[in-house]
Amino acid sequence: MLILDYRDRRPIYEQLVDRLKEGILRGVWKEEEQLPSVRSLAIDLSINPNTIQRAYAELERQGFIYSVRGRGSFVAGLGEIRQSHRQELFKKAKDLVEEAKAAGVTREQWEALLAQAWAEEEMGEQKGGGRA
Amino acid sequence: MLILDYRDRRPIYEQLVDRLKEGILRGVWKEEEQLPSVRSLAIDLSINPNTIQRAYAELERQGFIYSVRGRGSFVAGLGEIRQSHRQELFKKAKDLVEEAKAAGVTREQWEALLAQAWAEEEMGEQKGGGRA
Amino acid sequence: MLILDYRDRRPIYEQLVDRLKEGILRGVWKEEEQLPSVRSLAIDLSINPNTIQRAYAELERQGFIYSVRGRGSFVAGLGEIRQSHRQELFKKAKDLVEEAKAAGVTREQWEALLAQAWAEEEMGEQKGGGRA
Amino acid sequence: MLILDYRDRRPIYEQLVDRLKEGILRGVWKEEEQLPSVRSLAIDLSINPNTIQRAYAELERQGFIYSVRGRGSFVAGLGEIRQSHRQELFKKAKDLVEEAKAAGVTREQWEALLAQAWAEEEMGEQKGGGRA
DNA sequence: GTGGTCTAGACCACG
DNA sequence: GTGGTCTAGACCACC
Repeated sequence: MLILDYRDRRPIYEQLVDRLKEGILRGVWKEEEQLPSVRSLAIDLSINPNTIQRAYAELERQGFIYSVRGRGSFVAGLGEIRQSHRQELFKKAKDLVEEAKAAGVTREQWEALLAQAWAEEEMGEQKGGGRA
Repeated sequence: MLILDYRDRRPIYEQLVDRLKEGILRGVWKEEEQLPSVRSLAIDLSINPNTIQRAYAELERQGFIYSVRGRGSFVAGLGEIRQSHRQELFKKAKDLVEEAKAAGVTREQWEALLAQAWAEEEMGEQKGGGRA
Repeated sequence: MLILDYRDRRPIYEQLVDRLKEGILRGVWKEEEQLPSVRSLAIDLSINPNTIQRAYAELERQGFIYSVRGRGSFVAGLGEIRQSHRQELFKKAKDLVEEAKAAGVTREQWEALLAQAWAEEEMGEQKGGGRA
Repeated sequence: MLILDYRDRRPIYEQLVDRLKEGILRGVWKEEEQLPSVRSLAIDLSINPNTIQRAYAELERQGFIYSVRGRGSFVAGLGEIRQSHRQELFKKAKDLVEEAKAAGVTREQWEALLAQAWAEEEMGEQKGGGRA
């Protein structure tokens, strides 16, 4: 399920965080469900357990999961997760709007741009499926 | 004018590139105007000339400025700059759309989000004027 | 394998970029193969690691290689490389045509010139094999 | 007649050399004709006389002109100039052929490429005239 | 170990 | 004076 791209410039643990967040938001792992253990996942992906550990720690910091010593890691409450993630997206959107305005983009141009971006994403999905 | 954030994880030269791009797009430096010299800016910001050099080199590569050995660095033609910058914005918008979709955001929710982002930006501008 | 010419006016990092591109296009390094590390190559060529770093960064920008922090630098997909390189060649050819025209060379003379250049290259190859 | 491009990355004196060579090869200055003096040309182009001096010195080194102390600079014999320039072009063409072969370009592809380059140059001339 | 960033200080080419 | 390159050596993040 979890695919890593070694050609991606971002560190492995960060890719892992993103994939797991995506999975949780999409419901691949349900609320309160136990995630694979650090060791087993490390073997599965044949990467260093430290890297998994780091990803889990980051997810816990962001409130997506919680870990219980000696028992494992579990998906946190989906309601709160969703909400906090929307806020994150919203912040990014605002940053982008800010940048666009600074560049002199009008509201009309901006909406046209986004409509096109959404449409192209749609097509990309039909072609390739997931991301590169 | 140029403020650097040393607590920011991003490299200094990258922050510098962004600030200068922003300034150019906002018209702080006019077309064909000479930018501060590598050395003087280095002293001004009390950072190494190499770091400025790197930022200027990147800006030149992206077509925002051009540098002439022995004469200085100058702002390039704004028309071309604007166009290439639009493409960059478009790419960022697509990435954000991708992330939103991965998080299960519907098209309606997405548009509501963006409309709100644009509106809040509008208000922020009326209140505070510029930004840091 | 990699020979640098210190009497050449071009910067070392640029020579390095060219040699490495040539090597990749000739298949000296295969697709996805790991290149020598920044540090080891620096020692090998007895030049500063920064200079290697710069060459690798440029190669990455041009899509010939990709580098992963903590893992190393690797040759990118040859298909894409070949295509972008063709475009580069085309640009150079156009520049040469422009120069020839400025010098009053006619189309017939130009084609004769090129035919001869190709033929001589052919012979050089049969004689000497590779090049420096 | 002599137009300099301050946005060009190449040094002024080098641009000057190229423009003068082009002019001589095109017959703008005839064989044995006297070129403008260093001082007058410097004033004309409002650049440093040193720069003109340097360009003339380079042209003399390449055999395009000869200078007589106290009298001025004169265009050399066109026959020899033309021949040496063809050889220079030929060398560049060979280098390009070499690079193309290294990249796996076949003779057919090569000829198609050059035909296209010539054609595009033709069109460019009709549109814009000189160079950027 | 790997790549990436930064500093300090030097030298060069150009005008 | 300007930008551009290179070296030496340091520190960081990542694995």
